[in-house]
Amino acid sequence: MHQAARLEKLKKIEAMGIDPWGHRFDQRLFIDAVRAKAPEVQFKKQDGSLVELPDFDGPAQVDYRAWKTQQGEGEEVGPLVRIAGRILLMRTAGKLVFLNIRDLTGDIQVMIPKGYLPDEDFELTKLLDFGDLIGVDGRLGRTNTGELTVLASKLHYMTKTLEPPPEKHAGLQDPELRQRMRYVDLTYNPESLHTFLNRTKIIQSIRKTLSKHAFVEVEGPTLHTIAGGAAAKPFQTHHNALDMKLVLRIALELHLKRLMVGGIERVYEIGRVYRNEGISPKHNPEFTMIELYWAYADYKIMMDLTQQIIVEAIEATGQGYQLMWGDLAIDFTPPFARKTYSELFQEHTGLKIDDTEGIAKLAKAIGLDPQGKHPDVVVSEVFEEKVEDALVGPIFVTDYPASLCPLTKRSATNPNIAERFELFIHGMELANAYTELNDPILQESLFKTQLEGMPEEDSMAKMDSDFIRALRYGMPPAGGLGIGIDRLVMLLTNSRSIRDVILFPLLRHES
RNA sequence: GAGAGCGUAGCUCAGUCGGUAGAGCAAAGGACUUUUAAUCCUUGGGUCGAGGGUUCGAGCCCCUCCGCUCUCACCA
Repeated sequence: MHQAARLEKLKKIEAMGIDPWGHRFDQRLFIDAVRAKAPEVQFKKQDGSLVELPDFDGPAQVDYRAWKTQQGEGEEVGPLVRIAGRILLMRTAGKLVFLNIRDLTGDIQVMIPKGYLPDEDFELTKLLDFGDLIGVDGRLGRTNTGELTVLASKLHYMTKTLEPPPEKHAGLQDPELRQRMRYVDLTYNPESLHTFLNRTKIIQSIRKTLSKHAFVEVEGPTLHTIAGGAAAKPFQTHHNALDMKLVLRIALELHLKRLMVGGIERVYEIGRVYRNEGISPKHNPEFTMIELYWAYADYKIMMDLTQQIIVEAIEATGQGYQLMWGDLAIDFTPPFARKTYSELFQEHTGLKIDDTEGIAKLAKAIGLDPQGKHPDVVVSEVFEEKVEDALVGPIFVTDYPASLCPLTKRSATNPNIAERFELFIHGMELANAYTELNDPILQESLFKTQLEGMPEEDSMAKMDSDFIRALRYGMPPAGGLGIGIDRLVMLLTNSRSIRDVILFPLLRHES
């Protein structure tokens, strides 16, 4: 079938004494660097004088053939270049072959005229397939239509492809195939490559922002004995030699705080966390978080920092502050709005946050069951239902009910309020930050006190006695922040699914 | 977990009322020395997701299952 024809060509290439799997290829230029040499392509008149070519990228249509005729006798000259890449398109016009080659940085046309290069190389063009990797030596020039083109003087076979590429206009469309065969997606859907390159730029930008504030990047353990720092079901595993039950981490928090005790006063980790829960357009079982801790700061400084991280990340992608996310608009122009939890609660429900009876009534009315639950849990459920989805953002929601936040310092002026914010954009929680609780005695008692109406696995209050011991050695007062990197990338790359920003999202076994 | 939609050639997709399985791209053969999604001529290519049922006859109708997508639920 389709593979058989390619195998046949592979054998013919080998029979010509050419290695179809290529070799080291020195002095090769990226295609964008070759394109940058375009001004070096000039017209050399018979008297030896050089004339600049007309502006093909300008607004005016240029008839290059007519232009050359006007110049009289002479020839086009251009630099010698060496490129390598994948064959995207191929057009043969008898003794003239055109290829379009793509590498990481872009596309360029190659022209292969019979007689301009060794006959053996021209014969080789008959054995080329879409998708093959090829190296080309040639002179940079322009075709009659003015298109920048490498005139091949030598071909180098780099790699035969044994599978055909997807449809050449539409690319690979099937979302499952795009994720399962990301290698094909990246090659043939340029916007997919663009998204993942932007993901890298965003993460690099975050590191740059934090280094300006003297942060130290570390790597914590991913194998934990206690899944602390968040409320989520962990993946379970086992260490054979130690015969020890282990879980994959669900958060970065507790080890970073230990490092704060250890004197790394501004510390962060960008790392993978694992949660054994549902899969959705906003949830993948493994995803990337950044958590950072800043000694002698508080959650208000974290708000400023969050805003700076996001604004600089947007700039790193070369975009403005007005972004589209699907058909939703987001205005990232700083400063982002800041409102307290109770303000927003009252705004969207018409009820004061301490109106326990009224809130219970409302909870029942919208199908929630307040029976036997701590009033703050009911408030939280109503907030999620009535407020979160209505938040367009970006907006910092600040000052959460203290009982919901066992790792957070209480407000000095109101012990029922925790110094915490979350950043929301179109109902999606993007960042979460606290003034960190550093009182080991209070921390221990909060771990011990389970909130009523909440099963243990839903609570982040899991006893971690080594963590308590660390706090007893003294963690400085600090602000801490967590950002879901994948969700940030979604928002900044106009991706509606988390699977569009994770290179290899979890998929079922292929049947 | 619930609901809706989808699954047809390597890829992208049509397929009317239940009546011989279609197109474009890709592949194979041929023509062409300035093409641009090149063009032109010719040829090959199908377990219509799987299984069962209704029917003289099923890609199409019914049932079960599998997979994907979306919405909801779950999910700091």
